[in-house]
Amino acid sequence: MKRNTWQREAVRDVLDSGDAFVSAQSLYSQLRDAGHAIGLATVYRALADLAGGGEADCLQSAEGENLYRACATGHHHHLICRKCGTTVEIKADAVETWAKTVAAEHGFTQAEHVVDVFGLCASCGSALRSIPPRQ
Amino acid sequence: MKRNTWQREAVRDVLDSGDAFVSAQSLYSQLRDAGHAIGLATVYRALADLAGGGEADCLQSAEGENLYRACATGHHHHLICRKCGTTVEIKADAVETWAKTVAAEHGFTQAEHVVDVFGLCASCGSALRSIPPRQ
DNA sequence: ATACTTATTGATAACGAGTCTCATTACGCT
DNA sequence: AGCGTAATGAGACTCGTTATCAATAAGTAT
Repeated sequence: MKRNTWQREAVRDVLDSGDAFVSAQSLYSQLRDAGHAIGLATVYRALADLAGGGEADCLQSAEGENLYRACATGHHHHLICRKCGTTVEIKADAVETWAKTVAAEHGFTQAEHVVDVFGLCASCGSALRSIPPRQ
Repeated sequence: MKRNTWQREAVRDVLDSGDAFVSAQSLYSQLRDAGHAIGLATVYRALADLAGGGEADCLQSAEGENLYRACATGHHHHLICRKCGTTVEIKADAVETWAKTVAAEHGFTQAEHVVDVFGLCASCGSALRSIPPRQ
């Protein structure tokens, strides 16, 4: 039987309180700093449960860290600020059908897809107006 | 000054000889098994160089491992078999413009995007015909 | 061909994210 | 309140990757 503990609630609360992707480690630090004596393993377990239950989205940062974010709605994609992590959910039916089509054209079945757009959000972008884009 | 060593060549050769994404670790094993006394660190360095120089593509597996694959052409995406790793390169101008548009609509600048499609290739798919799809 | 400079190598230590273990705790039911 | 057991948490552990640094060898000059 699934039980409700204050630890799970705490993790859920942190996720719900922000619209940016957070790593398990940083979420753990936040809770610790806030005075909650939660364990790291518990944070990982809670996040995995939330992601598995569809209450959170999970994506990998460029550094290979798993990042989580609250989300109740169905399948969608993300537009993520690579500076502050702020995220906008995107519905893109065109991309869904494109992915399915392109897979079928090459004989692939059971297609899933990873589609995320990274950039600088309006505020982070304007803060860097004088600095030339990297690369 | 950049120097040419047999180690770098060996790594490049392995990449060029296959059309599937490979991990640094497995590439290292392959070379070792083939009798080349190469060091693991060197493999990582060579792969990072190739990826940085545009000679290889890099993506992260679901387990967080970095996978590499030879590629000379410009920007493109991948259709990857999640069983055998076989990969097809995809050009998708529609997705490029979509990503740029969606970013602009939300005030995002310097947009990059991650677009990959995973599935089962024709041969892996037919091998599993009797087994129901997972999930 | 020989000497020399320094980029590259490689064994190994270090690091970091994430998982596993297992004794302890505490949720939810009766 | 009492009980069964899911959940917790400290720490050991795994594993991919990076850093260290002395030894090696590629490319150039002599």
